[in-house]
Amino acid sequence: MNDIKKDNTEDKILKAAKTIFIRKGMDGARMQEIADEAGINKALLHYYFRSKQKLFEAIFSNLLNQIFPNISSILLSTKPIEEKIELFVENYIEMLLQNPYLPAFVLKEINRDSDFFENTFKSNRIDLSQLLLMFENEMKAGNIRKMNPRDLIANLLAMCIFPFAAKPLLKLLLFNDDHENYNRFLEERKKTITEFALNSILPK
Amino acid sequence: MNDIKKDNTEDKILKAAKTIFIRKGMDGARMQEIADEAGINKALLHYYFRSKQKLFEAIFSNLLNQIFPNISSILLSTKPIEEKIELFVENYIEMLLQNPYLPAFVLKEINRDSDFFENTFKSNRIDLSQLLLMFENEMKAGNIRKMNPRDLIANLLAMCIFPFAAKPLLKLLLFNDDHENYNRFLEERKKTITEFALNSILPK
DNA sequence: TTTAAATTTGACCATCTGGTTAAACCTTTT
DNA sequence: AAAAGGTTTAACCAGATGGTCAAATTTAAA
Repeated sequence: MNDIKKDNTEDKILKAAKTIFIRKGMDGARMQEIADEAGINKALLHYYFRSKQKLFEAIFSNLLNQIFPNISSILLSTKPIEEKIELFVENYIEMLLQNPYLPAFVLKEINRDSDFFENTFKSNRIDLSQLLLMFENEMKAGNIRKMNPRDLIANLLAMCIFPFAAKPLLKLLLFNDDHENYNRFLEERKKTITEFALNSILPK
Repeated sequence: MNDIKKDNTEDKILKAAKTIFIRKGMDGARMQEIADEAGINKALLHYYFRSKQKLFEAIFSNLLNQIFPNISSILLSTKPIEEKIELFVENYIEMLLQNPYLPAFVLKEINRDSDFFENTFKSNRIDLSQLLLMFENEMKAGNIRKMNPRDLIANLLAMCIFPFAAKPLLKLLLFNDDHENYNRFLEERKKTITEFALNSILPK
């Protein structure tokens, strides 16, 4: 009975702030713009959240917590490695298709204020050591060729995320600015990234 | 005798602006900061370049022109495909090691004002069609397996650029924030990216 | 040397923006 | 119904910032 009060101003603010912050970033977003998006007075933002910084922290921290756990769970399942990677890539690309602004936003913000990012990140206790271990075990078992597992993680993330973060550039370079074509390309990458990676890491 | 006049204020401004813009981005950079970096009065910036926008355009346009041509030239040489890819990756990573702020800066700016980016980009006439053709020919000749050459280009760029653009994140995730270790990782990727890609695309 | 033109500067302006405050309004309690 | 507490608003403020301008200074031309 606390969730569905009436219009719940706080939630309206959070939703509006998320929209605006992701689209414009911390620097580019205006408090007035967020207020307009939420359909409220600007002073109300400061009533519920003390400052722009605090409001941003709420959004950003929540976002980090939301993204990472879902991802590693797939890779830590007991399925065969081919399937784990296939499912991971499919899920990740699908999530990015639903949140196309996310990559550029996150990259922008982690580079803007590294200290702030490190703090919010560390306090959210995200940990990839299990993931590294899993890949090492797959290598020992001879299921995939030996390599630095960090390279494998970096490559998978890179191939998934980069085409979204660099969309304006790649769309122009590879598809002459054809929006439809580029989105189809992104959709197809669920398959092509998996192929590319498995071709590289599966023993011959 | 036009290049080495005296201190050449215009060059000092361009150099300072490049430094500040790449580090802070268009939004984050202050004209005063650029003036300080150049060791001149703020009004002089407006004397040489009419506005912040114009100054930024000069920097950004020049940067785009500088980056792309060097890159495709290697891939368009007549060397065998393994060597072309190896040299490309080595050169690209080396360039990024020399300009570590570049990836985050470019990604930020192409997503900030897409229209402006498209215009400056189109007027610089950068064209990848030869590159696509080259890869298609290598496939037809059976030197590499058949795939969409756009995926190959996207994957190569992604694997090279992403670890620089996402440095604060990956450094924390993969190396517990150890700067030295992460830089070694980046350096080693000259080899590991090449391996990863060739393993995937060379016929078995 | 004098004059004209180009360059450089300090002071200033208009605007934008995050944030504050006192008053108005609504909801709940007594 | 009246008091109290929580919510919302309009008006306002201080600082930052891109940009302008007239005057001063330096350089080049006559």
